[in-house]
Amino acid sequence: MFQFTAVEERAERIIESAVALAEKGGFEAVRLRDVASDAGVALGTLYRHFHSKEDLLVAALAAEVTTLEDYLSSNPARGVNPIDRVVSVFAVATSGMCRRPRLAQAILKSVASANPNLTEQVAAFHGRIAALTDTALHGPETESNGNDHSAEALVLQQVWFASLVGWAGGLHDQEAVVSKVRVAAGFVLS
Amino acid sequence: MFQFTAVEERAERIIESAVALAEKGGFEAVRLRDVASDAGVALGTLYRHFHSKEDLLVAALAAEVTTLEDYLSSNPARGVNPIDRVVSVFAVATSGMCRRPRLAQAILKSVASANPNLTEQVAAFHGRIAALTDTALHGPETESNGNDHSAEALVLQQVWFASLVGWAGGLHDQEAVVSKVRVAAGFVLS
DNA sequence: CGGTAAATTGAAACACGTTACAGCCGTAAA
DNA sequence: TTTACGGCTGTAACGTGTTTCAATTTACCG
Repeated sequence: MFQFTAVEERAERIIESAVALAEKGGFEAVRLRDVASDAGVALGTLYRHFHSKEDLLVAALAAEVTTLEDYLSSNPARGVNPIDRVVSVFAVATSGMCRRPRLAQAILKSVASANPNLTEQVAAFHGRIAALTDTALHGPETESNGNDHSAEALVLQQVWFASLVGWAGGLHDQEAVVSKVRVAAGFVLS
Repeated sequence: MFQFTAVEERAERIIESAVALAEKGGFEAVRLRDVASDAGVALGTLYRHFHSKEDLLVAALAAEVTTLEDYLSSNPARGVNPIDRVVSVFAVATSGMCRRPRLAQAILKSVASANPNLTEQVAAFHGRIAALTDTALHGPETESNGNDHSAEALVLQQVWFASLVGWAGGLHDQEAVVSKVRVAAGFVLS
């Protein structure tokens, strides 16, 4: 019988174990032997579901984005000003990342690892963030099924991503991430 | 006697060997045992000069930025339009990276690795790029010795960096990197 | 020249991502 | 029930980043 759950229960347990380890010790603490044993799974099984450590952490990111989408769907950005709305979306997303700094560092390192095997998942991540941004800008009625996002959304997303990577590398703090997005939003939405 | 060369001759040979290996096979091909033997140096010596593989590749980036600075100093961006000037600077920088894709991938992975030991060097890199951008925008007379760069320059730099990381990950091609910077420049310099 | 401190060497060892594989188990078909 | 098959387990092995260290070389000072 087919399983119609989004991800198999086993894969989900693996992701949860990886997240728990990453929260405590970041990228290096996610030792795949530990992940497997914490999830009650053999190492070979982990590698059957995820091609690499980075693949696993990017899958964890996908789960995080889902909860972000759910939150924003229940609590859409308020405000008459598009700038306020879009900045508040990025503020929520940033706060979600910075709440668990070590997990965020591990995930960002994986996303930015330039691994060609992750292109599809990384593109999907960017697409989902751009969709959230477009919703904040133009409202949910502008349904874009594909990857046609507004130039404004793409620019803001790039600024946000680069700032997050900078934050993960210790260049600046969480507040600066949101501040940089706000500055960019001021330029883009004039 | 003190050596007043920017980097010691030994360290320079190590960087050159790492660059040669990275050009051929990217990040994974930079096996530090190979780097050391190619440079005619023991592994311990390599680790005396560079704390990690990423540290070494970020040092290679610093050398690349120096040649970019030299080029732009001899060939400053022409054009009466600030947008044209700043886009051409990023086009030159992008082309310099994309000319050796595997080296660029290795370097970008290192820069984006969120390693707290590299904060200083990564900040220096961003500062030098921002300085080049500001020179293209406002001319070389605006000498900013410190890290006070225009908000426009910082936004464009973030867009450029995020696009480069996307290019390294296979999300889009070299032309798209410059295109994204051009779009952002249109927004920022209105 | 002799002496001292720092740098270098060569090699061993460790940790962890990753791969490979032999045996087991559960399911489904016959 | 028997058979076949696909996933899971446990474990061993390999490669490479990183650390460590004793012995050696180099550079410099008196």
